[in-house]
Amino acid sequence: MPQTVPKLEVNLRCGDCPIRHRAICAYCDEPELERLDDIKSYKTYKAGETIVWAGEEMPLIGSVVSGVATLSRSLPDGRRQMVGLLLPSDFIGRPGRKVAPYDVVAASEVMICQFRVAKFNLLIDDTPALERRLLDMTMDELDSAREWMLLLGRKTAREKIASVLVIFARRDAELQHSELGDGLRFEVPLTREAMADYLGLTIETVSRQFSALKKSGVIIMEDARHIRVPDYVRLLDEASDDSDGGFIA
Amino acid sequence: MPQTVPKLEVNLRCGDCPIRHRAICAYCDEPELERLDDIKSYKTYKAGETIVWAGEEMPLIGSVVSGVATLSRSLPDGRRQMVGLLLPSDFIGRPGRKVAPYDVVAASEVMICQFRVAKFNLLIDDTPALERRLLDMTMDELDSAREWMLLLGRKTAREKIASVLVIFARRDAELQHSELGDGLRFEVPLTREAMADYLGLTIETVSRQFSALKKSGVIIMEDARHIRVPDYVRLLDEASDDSDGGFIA
DNA sequence: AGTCTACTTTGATCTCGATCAAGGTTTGCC
DNA sequence: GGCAAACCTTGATCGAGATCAAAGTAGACT
Repeated sequence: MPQTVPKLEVNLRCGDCPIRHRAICAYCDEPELERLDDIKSYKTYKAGETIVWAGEEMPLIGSVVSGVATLSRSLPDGRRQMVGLLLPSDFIGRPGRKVAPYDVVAASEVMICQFRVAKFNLLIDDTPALERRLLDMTMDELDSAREWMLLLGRKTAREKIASVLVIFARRDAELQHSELGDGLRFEVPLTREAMADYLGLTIETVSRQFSALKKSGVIIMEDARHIRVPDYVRLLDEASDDSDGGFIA
Repeated sequence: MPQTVPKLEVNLRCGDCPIRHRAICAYCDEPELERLDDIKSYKTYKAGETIVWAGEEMPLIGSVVSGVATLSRSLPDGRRQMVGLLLPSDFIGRPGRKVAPYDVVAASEVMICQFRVAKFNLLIDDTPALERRLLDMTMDELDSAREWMLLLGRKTAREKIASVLVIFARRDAELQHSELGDGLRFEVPLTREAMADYLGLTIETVSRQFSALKKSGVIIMEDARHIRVPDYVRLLDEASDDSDGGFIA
């Protein structure tokens, strides 16, 4: 279970970034924030655009400001597995790394706050607080990756779909500053194909399980991209998910 | 692809630890090694013994000196997925964490070099080099976890078995300071059940795929726990594995 | 040595999700 | 509006791996 940053400490902003810049600025003192400000720039990518190609030089380090990006790896014959989902405030890149190990692809229009690599590495070297923050974030990511391993290895297709819906629901609630609970409505920010890659399924199975959950009354599909959940606990239950992200029924 | 510590920098020892204590001591200066020495102790666990229970208090922080331990998570109904394999020099625990998110189980007799939690946390706070080392290690682990996600989501049973054999071969070569190559022989340090949990398979499928690889001549089984590989490249090929860990054919 | 227990292998059958194949729907562009 | 391209759904069938069942094997203890 990822240990999340206490809400109060999340509110620091990285200069004028339009998000709560949890990623790297929490715990930073003002001087460091200023130095970050000096070396950062924004860039947006269109949906479907590949931001970084696996195996090529890692051109950036930074974090997602808005939109959804994906990390994925492929086998030589083309089979593809998504290995991470990057939501607003998530960090991209690794200090000191030269070659990107994954494709980074924009799943929607994505804005990234990026730092110049060399300068960011320098900044890290003399900012232990920043390094500590990166360590905490990386450990949270490791926990998420391991949670996902449980899903990939042992959950049924139906449970996988329910699990990913819970993730989307939580993301949406956080974005809207709304509460999780019965009757919630949220956007599905990935195509069926991207979900299939995330869940280790085929696109047809994803589609069929959406239909099955609809028929069972667990979800109401306004359209392919918008879901309503009459009974949130029911959805959690379908996901066989322990870690409820702090939701109390 | 995990960035590994350059070989030369790995040779520092944590005091009198009987392993190359890559885990946390590389990059440490002498004074820090001494402070680590002061707060460490050794403990051994029998094969099958649970070292830490998921959900309970995390009693230790440290690293594996010898043997093999496993990290695993379970679903409420008992389905189980291994989420990490701890080999000698791998690190256990997370600075600042109170509750263990996974079961840690000894797969063989395991010796652990453990540090008193409170003191280790203090040491980290004023040793940036140690923190940096932990960050690098955690990022390597994250890369491994993601590599494993590709295996769990997209590889066939046969590829999964070949992949895990490659891991065991590499571990054995490192332990014996021998070279990877044709004719190598190594130990399988997990039961069929543990491998099944690691690979997201059943024990019967694991057994059958061992038999199938034997029949194809990819491996020669001396007994259930000892494997000989006539053609290492063939095994790598069966694993559909890109990352060859630096092996040059 | 003999027995127990844990581990492994093999066989028969079933099932969930993949694959193959059409249609249907939405979006954007002319 | 009409068309094209991308995306989504549904149906029919297949097959890899799960499940159920039964032997075989190897340590460990007496």
